[in-house]
This record gives sequence, C-alpha cells and structure tokens, in this order.
Amino acid sequence: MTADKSSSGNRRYDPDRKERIIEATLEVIAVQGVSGTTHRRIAEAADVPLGSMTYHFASLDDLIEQAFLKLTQEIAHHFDDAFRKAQTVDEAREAVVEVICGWFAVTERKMTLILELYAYVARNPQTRHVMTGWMAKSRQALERHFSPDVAASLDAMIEGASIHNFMHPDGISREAARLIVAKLTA
Amino acid sequence: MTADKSSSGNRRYDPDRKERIIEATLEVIAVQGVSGTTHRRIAEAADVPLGSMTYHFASLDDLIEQAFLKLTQEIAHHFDDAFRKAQTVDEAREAVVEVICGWFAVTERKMTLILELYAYVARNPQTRHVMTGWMAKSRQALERHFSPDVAASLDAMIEGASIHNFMHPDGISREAARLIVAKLTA
DNA sequence: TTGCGCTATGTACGTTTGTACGCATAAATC
DNA sequence: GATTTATGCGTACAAACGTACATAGCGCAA
Repeated sequence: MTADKSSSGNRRYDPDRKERIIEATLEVIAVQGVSGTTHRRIAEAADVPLGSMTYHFASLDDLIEQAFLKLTQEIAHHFDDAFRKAQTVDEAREAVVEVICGWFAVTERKMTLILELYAYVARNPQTRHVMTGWMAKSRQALERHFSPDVAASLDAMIEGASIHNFMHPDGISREAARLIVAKLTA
Repeated sequence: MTADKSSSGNRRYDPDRKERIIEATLEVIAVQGVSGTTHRRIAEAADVPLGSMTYHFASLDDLIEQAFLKLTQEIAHHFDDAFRKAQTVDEAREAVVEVICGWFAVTERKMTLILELYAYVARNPQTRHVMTGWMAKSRQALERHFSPDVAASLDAMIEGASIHNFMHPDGISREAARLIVAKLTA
C-alpha cells in the first residue's frame, strides 16, 4: 500500500533494495535451507526482478555470506544489549539464563538460521570470519561481568543448551539453567 | 584390486552395495554439504551406476536420512563405549574432557557432518527422531555415572564446547575443560 | 525540451538436477 | 539345456539452475 509498491513496473531508485534482498535471503534460508536457496526464490521473496540478483551481488555465495553476516551482527547486538543492561553479577547470571531458555527456544526461525550458518561455515572456510567475529563479540559482552575463562564456559554452555532445547523441547528448564549458571560462575 | 572391482560390468550380487552407498553419501555430504549432494556425485563416490540410486532408495531425501541415522548410531556407539569403560566417577569426568577436547576437535569431517545434520533436521521436522534418538542414548551413557540433571548439563556443555572448539581452534584447553567438568559435577 | 550516460532488468543459454522406465541379464525351475 | 521370473541398470526427459548480456528506462546536464 506504499506509494512505491503500488505503481507497477516503477522500481527505479529503490535505495532499500539491497537491504531487502539480504533480508529475503535470510527468509528463504530459514524456510528452504541453504540447499534450497536460489536466485529465483530470493527474488520472488524480495519482490525484485531476477536481474537484480547478479546486479547487486557478485554471486549467490556472496549474497549468502552477506546475509549470514547481517544475522550474526543483529544477534550480537541484542546479546550485547542484554548484558549491558545488567548492573550486578546476579543480573548478569539471570541474563544468561534468559538467553538459554527464552530467546532461542522461542524463535525457531533464528535457531534454524544459526544451524544453517554453522554448516555453511564448516564447509566454506573463507567465511569463518563471520563466526569468529560473532564469537569475539559474545565473549566481550560476557567479559563485562565474568572472567575470560568463565565467560568462555558460559558461551559454550549457551551454545549447547540452546541447541539441545531446540532439538528436544523439554530439555533444560529455567531453574535447571539457573543452577548450572551458578555452578559455572561460583 | 579386489576380485569384485577388477571385473568390469560384473556388478550383480553385491550385497554390500546399499551400505556402500550410504557411506558414500556421508562422504559427499562431508565434502560438499547437503546442498551439494546429488545422486550423481554419490553414485560416483560409491562406484555404482546412477540407476542404483533410485532402485535402492525411494528418494534422495530418504537416502540422506538413512545416512544421518547411521552417522548418529556410530557416534552414539563410540560415546557409549567411552563411558562404559570408565569405572569411577573421576574416570567418567576424564572421559567427558576427552570427548570435548579430543574426539571432535580432531576429526573435522565428523564435526562438519554433525553440523549438516543439525541444519537438516531443523528444516525437516520429520527427521527429528534421528536427533532425539541420539540424544537419548548420549544421556543414557552419561547417566551411568551422573544424576539426570548433571548429565543433561554435561551433554549440553559437550555440544557447545565441541562447536566452539571447531570454529575457534584455541577455544577451550584441556585443563579448562577439566575445571568446567569439575564445577558441573561437584 | 533534448540528448547523454548510467542504472537496472528481461531474456536467453548451457548445465545440472531428480526421477521414470524399457530392457538386459542372472537366478531359478523344470 | 531351455524357459521363465525377477532383479538391476543405461538412458532419456522435463524442470530448474546460475549467470551473462543486450537493451530499456530514468536522472541530469545543457
């Protein structure tokens, strides 16, 4: 219903196009997986012509990499926010519990995307910087409140518990998570 | 150089064929990812004709699922062995450390396959039983030595630490792992 | 208003894909 | 040894793929 979308064939000077394509790419990956992600499906999801794909991005892999980079940056930003808000160590501990049991368990879409990212990075080593950059930011956020070693262990636990909770719904309850975090940060 | 392979065109009564195709499938997934796994590539890797693919397996997805099932069963078997050997709680603790820092970190192939499996299951819910079955066996192995709650936390930590060590080589050292396990099992 | 130059796109091409199916061929029976 | 039966495979096909490229369309200078 916007002025831009209503007029047909009038697509020039659409400054958000590149961004929209990247978001559409994440949407397609979330539903179809990387293996089902094609130029045509992305173009349809973003409502842009097929020609825009090769015009804005060098290749499909280039586009996928940029999409994953955006995903990790958004997640890292929220992650950092959560720990920036915490004023005491106890609040930080509760934030960890929240991340394990709240966030990821709720949004199936995000977890699916993260798992697709892992698989993609595992087989495309040149994109490993996406992962290392993300991990560095997470670690940094945790180190606001915990020692490097403890931060590393919390980070790993968040990773594993999120995945397990995703695969097996009643995996780790909130009180169980609270106990685990208490042990690791004692 | 085997009698079977030397003779050309003589491929009848090859009872290991189906098994060999499944193994070849894992090999292709490890190198190319699920997105690059095709009937033709698997057939070449297994040294069987293309026609054998649709003859032995209903579809490509059917084959991939069977391959992943085999993967998890093998891993679960080794996992169970490691904890069956442990006689004391301390030996069991050390086994956990070994799993985190030894196994997976070493074999890049296996970790890649596991990550491909996660992504595949996330977007193919009908294959979730492969994951839940595997997790149940792991949990069972850990519960030989630890309480259910502790076993769950160890399982999650193994998961997360393995992934982090894979993505970031100098992630968690052996002594760091030892300390974490001690905390979780205290 | 007119013409120019750059941005954006419709379309076409050569490959590769999953899958179906008719036929060759080995095992079984007499 | 001849005939039947069922197992296994070579090949063909339509659909979908990534990408290249000629050209259409718009802003801007004059």
